[in-house]
Amino acid sequence: MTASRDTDDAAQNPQQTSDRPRPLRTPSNEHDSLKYHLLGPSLTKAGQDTVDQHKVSEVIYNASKGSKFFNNEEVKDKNLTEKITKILAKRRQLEQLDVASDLRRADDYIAELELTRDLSQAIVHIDCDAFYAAVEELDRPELKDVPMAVGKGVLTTCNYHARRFGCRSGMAGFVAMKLCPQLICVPMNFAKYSAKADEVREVLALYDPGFESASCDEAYLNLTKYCEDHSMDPQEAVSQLRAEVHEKTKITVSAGIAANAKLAKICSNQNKPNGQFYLPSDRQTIIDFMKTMPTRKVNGIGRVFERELDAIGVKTCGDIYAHRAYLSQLFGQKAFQFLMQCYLGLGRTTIQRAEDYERKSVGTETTFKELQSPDALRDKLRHIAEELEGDLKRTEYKGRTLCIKIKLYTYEVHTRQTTPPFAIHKADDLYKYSLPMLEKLMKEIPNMRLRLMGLRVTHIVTTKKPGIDFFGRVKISATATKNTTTANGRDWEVWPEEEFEEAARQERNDEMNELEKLSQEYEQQQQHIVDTDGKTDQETVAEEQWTCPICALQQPPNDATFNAHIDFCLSKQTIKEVVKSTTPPTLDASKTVQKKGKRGRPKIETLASEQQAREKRRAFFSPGGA
DNA sequence: GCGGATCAC
DNA sequence: TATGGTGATCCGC
Repeated sequence: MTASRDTDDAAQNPQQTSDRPRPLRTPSNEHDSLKYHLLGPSLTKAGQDTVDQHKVSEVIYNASKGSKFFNNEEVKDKNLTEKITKILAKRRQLEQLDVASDLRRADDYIAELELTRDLSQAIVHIDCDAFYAAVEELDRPELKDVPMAVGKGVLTTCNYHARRFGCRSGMAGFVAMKLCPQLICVPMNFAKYSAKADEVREVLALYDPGFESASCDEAYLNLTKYCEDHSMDPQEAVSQLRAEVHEKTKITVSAGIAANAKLAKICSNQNKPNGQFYLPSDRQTIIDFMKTMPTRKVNGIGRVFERELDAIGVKTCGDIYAHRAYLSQLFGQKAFQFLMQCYLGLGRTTIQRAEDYERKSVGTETTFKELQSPDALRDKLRHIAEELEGDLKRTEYKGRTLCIKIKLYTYEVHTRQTTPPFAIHKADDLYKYSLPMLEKLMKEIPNMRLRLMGLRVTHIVTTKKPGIDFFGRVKISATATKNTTTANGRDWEVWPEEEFEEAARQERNDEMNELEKLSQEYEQQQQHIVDTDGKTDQETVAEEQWTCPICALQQPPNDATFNAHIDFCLSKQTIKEVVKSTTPPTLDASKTVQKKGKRGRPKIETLASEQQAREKRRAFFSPGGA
């Protein structure tokens, strides 16, 4: 029972070349894994090379020991250790069985993936170096030469001087001060960073107008066209881009140039700060590059998954191959697919403009000094509801589902959700429908003491003015006239291809939007509640004949019986059926806009040839399938 | 669909 | 003394 994990073990077993998985190891030492976990989520970030991680780990451990936060981390670590024990037991069991068919499936999948490999694009990932800290240093040059961090309580980022002491983003301020007593912490000023980010983006747009903002300080570009137009090497182009960014904004950026977004992201980290790394778009070069790449360097593999993979002997992306027969069973199909793409160095080559991104939720949460009294908790909830109302107003959304999140003083997190009868956005409604959830939680958890509370709406619909509404009434808006669409004329086929997706998306949005409105009006009329917004619709209704999409009855839209008629028809047909029946027939599922997470865990991507093979694989991986 | 967990920044 | 906020995805049930 002496086996430890992480770096120690690597020294003992430096080579793992066998095609068979290495022998199982005894469960890791809890103490070590916890210490490693406490090092934080940004361990692999640049600037830590010269740091004595063991020493840093000790400082963090001792600073944290005994705190509620620490205790919770300990619990989580213990749970993970248990989970890993189960994973190892499951693999031991799988090893007793015949893995030939699993192996063949994995190899088939690899062959299939290989067909999707696209080496024709020059994808670039741009990452601003210690962005917030760099912006602060521009304002206060004296901070340039001393350890400095942005953020109070928890560091959001820190400069490279601070990193040499072991300070990192996500680290508690007081822990950072233990590591580096002379650390200067400056408060966040998001407006400032945002303005500077716009300056940077202005330059990026010169190189690829369709570039993708991955976050405030990160972007993906496709430089293929730029290089063609200017007869330039991707490396030259990126050198020039970085120089231009620095010249115009005084911000240094690092860049990765590769065949796809996943590789480019890894590459941008190679020569940080203020450097660039080019990975030639050659299959063997890519495979070799990934072979020695620690799993943790891949976007999407964090502390937990890293440890799970480590437990079965996978430290680098190259190690994945030897374990391919087990991965699906041990971690699920999605993880299997993701890992195989890591091994092969595959990733998306499509870059999506930020404007094309559709958000899926809007929420707000806040940490506070421990609260316990029901009255105080209700007050807090009310306050958060008002905050969320403001956010929803700004973003122009309403939500069909409302989620409440609480964090106990022990750092234990719970969430509850409910679906109000209509999409909501007003503080009164947000409060009204979240309060019962809070009350229920207070019942379930006696003497509930909280340190955080949050609200979030999902299944959102825009409240932006639509061009044409659900019932075909023309509304006055900028977009209504743009495409010369008539009230009942939907000439989808003749639309230019590039407008199709946007139009389809807008159409669905409009329908959902109007549906929400109708649904809400319907609910409120049922409850005899006066809706002051109700008039707006009628005021903007066009003065022309209207045809009911449900029963085809024709009548003037402003007729007094109009709303009554809608109610009547709706009462005969459920909302869902209405949506179905009014979806444009030309909407092909394969043409729908690919949705992509912006921040957050990267979605496991489905590559091109998978589209055709999807059905096949579904049977393939289904329980007892094949 | 719900709740927990993980991940990125 | 003391460990964030926003948004997304995946899994098991």
